[in-house]
Amino acid sequence: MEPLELLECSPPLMRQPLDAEQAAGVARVFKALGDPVRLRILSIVASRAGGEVCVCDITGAFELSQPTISHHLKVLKEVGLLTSQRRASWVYYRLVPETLGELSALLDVPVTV
Amino acid sequence: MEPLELLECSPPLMRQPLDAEQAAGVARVFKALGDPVRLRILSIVASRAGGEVCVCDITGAFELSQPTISHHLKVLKEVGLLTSQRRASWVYYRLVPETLGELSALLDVPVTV
DNA sequence: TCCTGGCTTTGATATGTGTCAATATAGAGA
DNA sequence: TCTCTATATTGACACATATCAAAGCCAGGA
Repeated sequence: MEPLELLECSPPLMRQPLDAEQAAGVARVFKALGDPVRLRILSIVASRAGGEVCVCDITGAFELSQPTISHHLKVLKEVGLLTSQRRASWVYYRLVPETLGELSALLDVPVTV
Repeated sequence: MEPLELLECSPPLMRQPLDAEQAAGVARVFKALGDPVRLRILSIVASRAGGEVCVCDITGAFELSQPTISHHLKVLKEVGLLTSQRRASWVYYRLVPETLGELSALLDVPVTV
């Protein structure tokens, strides 16, 4: 599964209707965000000072099995929201702010139409 | 199902980890966005000049049954992304820009950490 | 080389969801 | 009242997914 090709130059939703292909790409990422556990994982990584969290830090924050957390991390990684890096015995996860930024821009609709 | 209580004053993801309740509320909306058909419906409504679309306009844009479109509209309405209004025989849907704005703010993470 | 700890993958299962056909409802007009 | 058109709801089904237990993999240390 490829690391995701979002919209080249994120046109906000208002510009013009998304075609099927664009919608499919964006929907993958939103679907990944559509789970409470994954949202919390993402916010844990995002709010961590160093920008980096090891899996054990995340596992400790939930009452879920470690394989379940691993599964969610994989989903977030596959859609390009996180990256991972192994150092010694530990695996560290980081945000991909560009992906979040594109989604944010996509949803950035002026309140006063 | 209530029309959604998003975060009172949307703290971006970076500020601090979301608690379980916050995450559940936000995840509902992202889950609604996590379907290609719903994303396209939303972009059709958003990009329409008058800001208003009747169901027949949407149905015509897809090769899906009318009940399926109706189902997706209901989902988008339940999470507070759309509102509807009946006039004569037709039902018109509109964006709720505030909801989109909150999500956008939530994902608005600075690219340079 | 063998253990041990950290993480991932696999397999199984229960629950959720996107879709359609059929049916229901609501309003307009005859 | 009856009919017709536009939309919503219901029921059923195939497929996706969140979760766990068990097994596998990888790196360090003894």
